[in-house]
Amino acid sequence: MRGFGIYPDDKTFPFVLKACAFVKNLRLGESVHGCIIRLGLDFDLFTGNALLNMYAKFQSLEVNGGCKGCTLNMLDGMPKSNEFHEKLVQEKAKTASQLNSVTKVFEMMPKRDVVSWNTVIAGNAQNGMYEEALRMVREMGNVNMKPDSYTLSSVLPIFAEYVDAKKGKEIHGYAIRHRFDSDWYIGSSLIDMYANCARIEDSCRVFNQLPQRDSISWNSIIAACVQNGLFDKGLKLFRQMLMAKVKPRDVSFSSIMPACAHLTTLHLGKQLHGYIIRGGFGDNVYICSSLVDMYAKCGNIKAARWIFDKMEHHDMVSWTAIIMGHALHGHAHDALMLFKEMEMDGVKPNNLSFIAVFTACSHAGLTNEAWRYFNNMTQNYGIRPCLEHYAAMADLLGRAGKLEQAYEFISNMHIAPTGSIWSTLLSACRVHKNLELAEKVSNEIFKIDPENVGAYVLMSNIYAAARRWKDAAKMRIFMKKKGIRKAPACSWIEVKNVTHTFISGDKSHPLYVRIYEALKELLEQIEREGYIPDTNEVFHDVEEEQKKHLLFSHSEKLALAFGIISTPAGTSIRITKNIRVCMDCHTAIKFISKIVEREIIIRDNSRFHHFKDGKCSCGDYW
DNA sequence: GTAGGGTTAG
Repeated sequence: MRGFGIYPDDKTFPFVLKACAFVKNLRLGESVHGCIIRLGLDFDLFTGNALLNMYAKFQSLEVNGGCKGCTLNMLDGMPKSNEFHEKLVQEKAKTASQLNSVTKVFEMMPKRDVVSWNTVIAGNAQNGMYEEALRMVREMGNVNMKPDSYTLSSVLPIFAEYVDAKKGKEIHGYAIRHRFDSDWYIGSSLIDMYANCARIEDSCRVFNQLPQRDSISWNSIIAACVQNGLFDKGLKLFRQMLMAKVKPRDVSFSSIMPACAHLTTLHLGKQLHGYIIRGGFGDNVYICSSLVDMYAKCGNIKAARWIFDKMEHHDMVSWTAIIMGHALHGHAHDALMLFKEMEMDGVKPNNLSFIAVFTACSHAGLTNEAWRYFNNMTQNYGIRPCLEHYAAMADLLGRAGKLEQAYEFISNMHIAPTGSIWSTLLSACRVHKNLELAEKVSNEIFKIDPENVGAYVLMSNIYAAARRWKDAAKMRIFMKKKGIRKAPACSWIEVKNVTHTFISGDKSHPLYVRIYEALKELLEQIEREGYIPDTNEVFHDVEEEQKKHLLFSHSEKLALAFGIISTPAGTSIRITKNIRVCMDCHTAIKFISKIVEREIIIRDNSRFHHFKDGKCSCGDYW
C-alpha cells in the first residue's frame, strides 16, 4: 500500500490487528498500535475494538518479546509530527504496551459499543478472570448497555466452571426472554453448562429444542453424555450425527473415544481409528492421547505404545495416558521409565501424572519407590497431595499388606479422610485377612458415611471368611433395612462386534446350556491338572458342594466359557469385569489358559490380567 | 470492517 502512496485507514487496521494476534507477535502488534496512535485512529471505535481483541488474545499467551523473523518497523514512512505530539504518541504507546492492557485501551476509548464490552468480557472469561468478567456484565447495566447473545456465551462457561446451575439457569431464562436461545453458540454453551453441573437431562432438552444443529452442537451433546458416564448414549448420538450427514471433526473423535475406552469396545475404537486416519486427523494430540488411552483400556497396550511412539510431539496428557496404560497392565518398570523420560523431555508432570506413577507402583508392590515419588511430588513439583493421591497411596500400602502403615497414613492426612479412602484399606483387610483392623476401619467409615454400601458388603464378606456367619448376616440385614443395594458383579465379552454380559449364575444367555456344559468340562480338565476350588471365596454359609457350585458360575467363568466356545482356537479372549477378579477365578483361569492354549486378558476395576501358559502377568499380586 | 460455543489422561 505504501509503495503506491496509500495510507492505511480505519478500515485497514482491524484486519492488521487480527493478523498480529493470529501470528502471536506482540511486538508487531504494539508497533501497529503505535502507528494507529500516530495516525490518530485510536479514537476510532472499530479500530479500538480490534485493539481490545488483540490484547485480550495476548493475555492468554506467554509471548516472548522477540519477533519471529518479522522485524518490520511499522513507524517507518509514516507522517512526522511535531515533537510534542511525538512524545505523546510514544507515551501512549508505552503505557498501553507496558500494561499490555485491555483495560487501559478500554478506558482510553472515547466511545464504546456492545462489541467493546463483549470483547473485554470474553477476554476476561477466557483468561480465568471470572469475577472481573461478571463485574463488567453488571457494569454494563449501569451504562445502559444490554447484554446480548455474545455476552451470554461468555458468561455461561463461567457458571459451568463454577458448577452453578442456578445462575446458569437464570442466564438460560434471560436468553429465552430475549430470543437468544435459538442461537447456535448459546445452545452449545447451555448444553455444556448443564453437563458440567451433572444435569444431563437439561443438556438433552436444550439439544432437542435446537432448530438446527451444527457439528459443534452435536459435539457438545456427545461430550456431555460421555463426561457424565452415559457412554452408550454418547455412541448412539455419534451414530445419529453421522446419519444426519454431519461430518465428524477432530473434536468429535476425542470426545467419543473415552466411551470406547470405558466400555472396552475395541471393535468400535478400531473403527473410529480408521475414520481418524482417513480423515487426516492422525496427528492431532487430543485424538492421539484418546487413542493411546482407548487401546490401553481395551487391553491392547502394544497398540497404545505404538501410537504413542509415533506421535511427533508429546504433551503432559499423552505422557500420562501411556504411563497409566503401562501401570494398568502391571508394567511398573516401563511406566517409571516413561515418567523419567517425560521429565527429561521437559514436560512437567501434574497431579494426575503422579496418580499414574502410584498406580504403577501399586500393581508391582513397589512401596519404597512410591514413597520417594510421593515426597518428590511435594518437594520438587510443589504439588500438594489431594484426596486421589492419598487414596492411591493408601491402596498401594494396603495391597502390599502394610496395613498398619496404611492406617497411620490415612489417620495423618492433612485433609479429612473420606469413606472411600478408608474403603481401600478395608478391602486390603479382606485380602490380608485382618478382621480386627477391619472392624476399626469400618467404624471409621460408618461414622463418615453410614450408607456406604461397599463397606457393608466387605464387612459381611470378611466376617464370612472368618466363619462368623451371624455377623455376616447382620451386615446384610443392615443393608436391607436401609434399603441399599450393591450393583451386582458382572463380566462382559465382545464376540463378533456384539457385547455379551453375564452375572453370577446367569441363565439368560440363549446359549446358556452349552456354556455351562463347556464350563463343566473345562473345570473337570483343570481339576485333573491340580486345580482345587478355593471355597474361601464363597461368602454364604452353605455346604462345600453348594459352595463349589456357587464358585462354578461366577460371571468371569461364564464369560470365559462363552468366549472359548464361540471364537476360533488360538485367538485371544478379552473380558471386562466391573469388580475385582476373585481369587478362585484367578487360579482357575491360569489353568484354563494353559489347557486351551490361549491368551486370556481380563480387565477388572483396577487393572489388567494377562493369562498365558498357566501364568498371570500380575504375578498373583493384585 | 470489530466480539461468542464443543475435545484427550483418574
